[in-house]
Amino acid sequence: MPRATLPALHLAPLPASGSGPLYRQVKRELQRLIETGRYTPGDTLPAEGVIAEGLGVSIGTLRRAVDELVHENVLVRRQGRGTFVALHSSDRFLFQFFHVEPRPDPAHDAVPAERELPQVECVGFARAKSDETEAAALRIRTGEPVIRIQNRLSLSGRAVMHDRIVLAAFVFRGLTEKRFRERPSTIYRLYQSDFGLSVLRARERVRAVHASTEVARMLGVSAGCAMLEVHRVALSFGDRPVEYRVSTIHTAAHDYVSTLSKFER
Amino acid sequence: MPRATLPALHLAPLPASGSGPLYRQVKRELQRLIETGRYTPGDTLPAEGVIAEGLGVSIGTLRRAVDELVHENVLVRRQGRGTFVALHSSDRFLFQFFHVEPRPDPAHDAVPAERELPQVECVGFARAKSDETEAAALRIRTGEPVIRIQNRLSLSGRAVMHDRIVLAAFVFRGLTEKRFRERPSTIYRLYQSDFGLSVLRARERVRAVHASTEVARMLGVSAGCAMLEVHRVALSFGDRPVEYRVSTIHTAAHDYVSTLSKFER
DNA sequence: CCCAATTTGTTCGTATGTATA
DNA sequence: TTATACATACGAACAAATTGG
Repeated sequence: MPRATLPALHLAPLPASGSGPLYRQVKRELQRLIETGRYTPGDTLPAEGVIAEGLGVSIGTLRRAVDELVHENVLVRRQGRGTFVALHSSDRFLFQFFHVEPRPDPAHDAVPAERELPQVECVGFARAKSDETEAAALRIRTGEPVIRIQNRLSLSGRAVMHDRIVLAAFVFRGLTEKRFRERPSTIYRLYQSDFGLSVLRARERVRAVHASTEVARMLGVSAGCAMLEVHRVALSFGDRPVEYRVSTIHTAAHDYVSTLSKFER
Repeated sequence: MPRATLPALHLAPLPASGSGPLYRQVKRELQRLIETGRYTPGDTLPAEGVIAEGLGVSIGTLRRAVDELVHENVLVRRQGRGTFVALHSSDRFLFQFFHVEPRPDPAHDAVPAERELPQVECVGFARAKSDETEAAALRIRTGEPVIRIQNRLSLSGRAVMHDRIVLAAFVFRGLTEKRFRERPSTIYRLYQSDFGLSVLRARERVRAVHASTEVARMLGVSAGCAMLEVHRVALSFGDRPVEYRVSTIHTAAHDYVSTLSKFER
């Protein structure tokens, strides 16, 4: 049976605007096709040979462009199946953005330790006008409507973290507290499935603060306790901001683990 | 003139132990040659064609192996010159491990902001026996001799950070306070030039603490102030631990900036 | 269960471009 | 200028995974 794939080509022989190495031009062209919605998350791309021919480049050149997009989590390749626009629903991706884990016993350094998924409990859902900080993060105008969500996260049954999520209301039109609470999977999966927004990467800034009375009460810590505060802007294709999130973390028995200096092993 | 390159080959046609794709075997072989000191930081590798022939693989296969090592900061390629074992002395690398920057004004989000180099002042240098945590981090036995160094770091003339560096004494044999203070360049550059140790990457764990009276006094903040504490193990080739460092950061006007979710733009 | 078609993964070789000394 | 090195591009052949018949 022929593949269930979109009619494949508006693949002009490549925009004349091209500059730099050919494989970069191809990469930009693929990015453009994704960012403009020509291919959306979950879609199967045409086979390599087809794309290469459609763009008028060799298969090796196309593969190099795809290599880079795979490395940036934009595309996913599966041998024997095809190349897909990334969905980010796998377990691997749950930890792409969840950086908190129990503090290991200093004695056994080598132990990698099984990472645990947090239990999320929604403790607030409200609509409001954005303040200046939120607006700057989401690149909207100050005062534009936003949705503010508060969650309490637990690991091994102990509350360790409070999240305050801010979303542009016009982007998440139709999102209700009920829909949010009853999502079948993760929050970023909800963005994906219900609003077509893929979170590809995030910018995070970390600082230390004293627990507010409100957060202290919610997490069961004493007011004024030293807490970690993580400010995250989640980005989609073309670096479009999707979510602004402020996480407050109780680091008595847990750490924020920085990514391993750019690459993994 | 012929290249100033080491006699080039003990490059057996590849260890029979090989498994997996050929380019991975080549990569492991190159890693082995570096980790065993066959090639040391700053060395020029033989030309691609020479290595490829020596290992009995095509030049494309060799390039793929080198590609990955370049991506992991182990090798550096320069068109027209050659491929080198990484030295990490360039300005770019100063920020590979320095994650603190001024908190931006929320108003201008877009501004990238020039990153500033910290001014480092040594405020302590002592020899001691390692405690359990230090020993685990450096993978030595508890009680083995270590060197403990304390630095105060300033940005724009304001003290914002305190570092406590722990080094295995037998690795840094001959390191004196004078030599440390009078190093011509950065600390990691000193490890490199005087002890042959390249810091390639680091593991970091971040938590919030209250300022100790000692650190509070040194940074001019009130005792009990919420501070960021970063525990870093710096790693060299083969994931060998080189340094254990605990940084205490005053985040009133600065942030710890996490790497951009694995890759850059 | 196996076979055939499809698709990505790996390896090879060659030719040409560009930067450097 | 010339020689050398890495960078880019192309194409071919085969391996490995997947799917459907």
